[in-house]
Amino acid sequence: MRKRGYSLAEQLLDTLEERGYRSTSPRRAVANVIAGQERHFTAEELREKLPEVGRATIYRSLKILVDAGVLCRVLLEDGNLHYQLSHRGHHHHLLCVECGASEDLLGCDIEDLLQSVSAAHGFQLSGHWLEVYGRCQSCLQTQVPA
Amino acid sequence: MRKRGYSLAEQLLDTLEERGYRSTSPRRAVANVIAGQERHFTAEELREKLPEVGRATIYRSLKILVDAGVLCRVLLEDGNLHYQLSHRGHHHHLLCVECGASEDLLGCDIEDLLQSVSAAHGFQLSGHWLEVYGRCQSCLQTQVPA
DNA sequence: ATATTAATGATACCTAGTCTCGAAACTAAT
DNA sequence: ATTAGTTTCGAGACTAGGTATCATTAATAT
Ligand SMILES: [Mn+2]
Ligand SMILES: [Mn+2]
Ligand SMILES: [Zn+2]
Ligand SMILES: [Zn+2]
Repeated sequence: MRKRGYSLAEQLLDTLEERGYRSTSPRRAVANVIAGQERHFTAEELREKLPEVGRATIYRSLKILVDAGVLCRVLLEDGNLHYQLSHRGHHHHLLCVECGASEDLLGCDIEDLLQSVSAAHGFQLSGHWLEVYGRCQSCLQTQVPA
Repeated sequence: MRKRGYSLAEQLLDTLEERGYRSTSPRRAVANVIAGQERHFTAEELREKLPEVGRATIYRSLKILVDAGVLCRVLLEDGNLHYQLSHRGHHHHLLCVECGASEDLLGCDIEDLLQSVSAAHGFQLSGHWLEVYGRCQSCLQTQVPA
């Protein structure tokens, strides 16, 4: 949908360069594959699409992209770790256990609630991990047509 | 603190027998170690304390105790999976990143909030995973004495 | 062009498990 | 007590997912 000028892959590489990372051909390859990804993906899936890139490089790239905030980790209900393009900032996901769709959960008041619950226990909140599993709208519709 | 009659280890074994598992000496050994555990522990720590029990048996025992609801899994901030004695029912943990203390989070309204947030997105909630990290009361006190 | 530094990838290694399978142990029925 | 049927055991092979090492190569700065 994006015409010329500034592809998503270019954005990813720019983010790395801003952070002082060199622009190398393995990194360009990784950026291109990730930019074309519709859903969340595993390190292994990425590796299959880039057999010419070394394993260590795949994992290193994922790590720096997560650190840069452009990818986020998503823990599926089966325990498998996936990655997906991230909107900057901390957020959570609604994950469909049926079709794998993932919807971002932004600007809700979960953080506030955790803050107050922690305070009630004398805890100073420093972080949290949350994943929410369920069935998405379209899976509900196609599945319960009666 | 428990006098005679019904030790925690015995409770664990009874839970297994109720579920149709035989009472065997490896299981008794596992139950005894777990019953004496003050904090959450890893499979590996359990293994170190039970060098005579086979590795597969350790993992099998942990799995059935989790399934039975008497142990719960706790994901530490560093990604390591620990186990700890569970009060029955779904609940979450406040985990101190300083001293490792873990406090159960029961009867709060997180579930309700998740329910309504999911509904707002057209999701049918089926489950979630939540861990909360911070500093506990006593760590806060000893650390900021000024 | 040269020097400096960062990045790569082959490979070895590691952690946290799971799988297999013959042997041992438990339980129930005689 | 013996037997038969079933469960459980544990040694060891195997796996997934990831990290450490390190000699070689590539990117950038001068
Ligand atoms: Mn996201
Ligand atoms: Mn708990
Ligand atoms: Zn769906
Ligand atoms: Zn603490």
